[in-house]
Amino acid sequence: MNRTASIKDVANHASVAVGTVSNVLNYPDRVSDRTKERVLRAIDELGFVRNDAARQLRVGHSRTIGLIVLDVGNPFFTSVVRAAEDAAALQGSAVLLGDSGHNASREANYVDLFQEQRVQGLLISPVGDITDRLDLLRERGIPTVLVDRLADESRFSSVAVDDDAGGYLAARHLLDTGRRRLAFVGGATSIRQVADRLQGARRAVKEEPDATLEILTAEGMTVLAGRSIGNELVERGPAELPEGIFCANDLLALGVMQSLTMTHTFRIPEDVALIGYDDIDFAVSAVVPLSSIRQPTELLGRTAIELLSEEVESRNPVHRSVVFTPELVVRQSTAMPDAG
Amino acid sequence: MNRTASIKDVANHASVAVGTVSNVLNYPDRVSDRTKERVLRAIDELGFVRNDAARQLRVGHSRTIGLIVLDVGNPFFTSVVRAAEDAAALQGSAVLLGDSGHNASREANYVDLFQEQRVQGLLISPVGDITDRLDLLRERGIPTVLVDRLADESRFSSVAVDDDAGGYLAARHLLDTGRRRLAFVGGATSIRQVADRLQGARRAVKEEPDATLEILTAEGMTVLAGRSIGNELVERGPAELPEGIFCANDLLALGVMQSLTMTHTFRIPEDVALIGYDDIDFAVSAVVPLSSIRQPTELLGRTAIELLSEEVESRNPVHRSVVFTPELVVRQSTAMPDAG
DNA sequence: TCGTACCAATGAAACGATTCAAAACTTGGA
DNA sequence: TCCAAGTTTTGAATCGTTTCATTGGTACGA
Repeated sequence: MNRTASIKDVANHASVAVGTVSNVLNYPDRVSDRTKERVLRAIDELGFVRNDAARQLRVGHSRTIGLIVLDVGNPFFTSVVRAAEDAAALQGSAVLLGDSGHNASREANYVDLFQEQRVQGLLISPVGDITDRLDLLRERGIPTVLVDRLADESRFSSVAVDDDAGGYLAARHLLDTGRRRLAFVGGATSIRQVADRLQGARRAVKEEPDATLEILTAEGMTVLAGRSIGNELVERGPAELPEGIFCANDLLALGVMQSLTMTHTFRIPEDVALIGYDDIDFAVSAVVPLSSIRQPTELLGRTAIELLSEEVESRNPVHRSVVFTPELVVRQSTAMPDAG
Repeated sequence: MNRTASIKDVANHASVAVGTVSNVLNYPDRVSDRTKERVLRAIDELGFVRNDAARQLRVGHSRTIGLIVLDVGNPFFTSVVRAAEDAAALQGSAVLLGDSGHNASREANYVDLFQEQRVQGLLISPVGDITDRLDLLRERGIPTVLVDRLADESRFSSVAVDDDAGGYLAARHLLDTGRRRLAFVGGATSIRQVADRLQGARRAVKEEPDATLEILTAEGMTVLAGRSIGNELVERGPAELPEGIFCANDLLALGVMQSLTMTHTFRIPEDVALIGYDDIDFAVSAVVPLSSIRQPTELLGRTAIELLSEEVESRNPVHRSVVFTPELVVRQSTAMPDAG
């Protein structure tokens, strides 16, 4: 066999018209059982596979959805991607994945590519401000939903997680378990997530008159940065040590934990409680299992697809912004110190 | 503007023939500067974006490559994917990514999808044995390259990493740094990778008459599994403790490290040397930075694309199997014990 | 026997690009 | 001025679907 079989070949082979073959594929009810069977056999014998390009050309749009994330290596996005793929599959669409790697020009390339492909819609976690570009896209019939970024509802739908609420949750938990002198460990507050989580933590601390919050700024959001903050803490006397530490992500928290446990000067959670953010896989298998704030990534991905479908289906769409509240995951690192 | 502009609209707007617009897009040299400029302006003014489905229908194949991996969450695959995307972009192709999640039916769905899309070729890390299916694909003009799996060269090209060599490298390194009583910690040997790495380690140990290799089987390949193996080791007396431990992956090694450092009975690397496999991000930031075996994932992805291109271009392709040798990454966890 | 519904099957037109033989220009030399 | 050779431009044909107005059949009641 040389060329791949077309619908016309199938029609000949089954002695029916091409329209009939198309009906078997798309509207099986319109076709009598006898001919349906014949057509299906022909399809099987010729190994026919529908040419999606031709289909798409005719119907005007594809069955794919473009998804551009900042970093596929980041477990947060990996999880969002997977949920989006599953949700899309349920409604018969496939997801084209693009990784911008925090790079605006890679991002632009993917937007171009997806536009050439005439994707049904676009899910994007934008690098910079490309909302103008996205407005243009929508005018040309490609709606967009922003992921992990709040949007002006007059322009776009979006899904995001409430980092302020997450920060509040973490600090409130430390307070609820009896800690009063708290510390926040984060990277630069120019990172929106860091600023929001800190703001939430502050809000919780303000609720307790006798509670304090010290702010420690790490160089980056890595294990190593956390470790060096941890080392600084160890060098203080026990009286100076905070009773509860909230780190802006789990990597920082794991670094702090390494310092504290390695030196064996302080015990977690008896002397210091420690809580992170993101609930990465490693949190549960840390030396002292790490309490953390879990972001509802599956929900994020699923909802993003839903919002996009709404926009695809209605032609004068109402944009919606959905904000999810993260969830507290309590583990040993913040266990209540034994009474007495 | 209602409908998205077609090449015909551009032609009208610039007062040229459709063929000329197409030439501007695909063979700019054939067009005079004056008309080229006019056409480009028209494209700009109308916001024209080429419809890839129409192009593809006409030329008969797409500019995309399908890539199906076992698990996008796994850093090994994430890295391969990224390298493949970059390599594909360089040659003007885009990668469609599918995540089979070790599930044969999801895998089959993606194969179907990619076949409908008429991808140029397929890169796949197969779940089960679908080589028969892939033979069919090739007959229909879609060549396949297997990733991370050796293939019968008479049927497919493939890229893989030599796990036996990696195991040898790890064990040899422990021997070279003076350790003699070695232990291998792995999951079930039914996992090919575990079996191969063990085999390589055995090969190295046989080279030293006075060296021994003890085999410890963990329940899974996780941090927790490693920790419980570590706890068993700690309970032994110091005389029974191996001098060097090779874990079949970094997660196991990190677990073992937790047990050993937590109890403070033994020191790494002075009392026990420890080496893992995969060189995940966490290896470098472990309490004691972990030596490991790094797999050349970027090379794997890039080469997979190259082999695929070869198959796409030549019509009676010679299949090639490329096997890469992994690389030893030495860190503190296997440092030479201070002389004396 | 005819007319009316209803259901199935037909096949030409359309989607938007690329291709390529043919037509229309240029240019330069005689 | 004309011709030849080279360069640009043209536009009809084509790719493989889906769509839909039309045709062909069948069943039933009058």
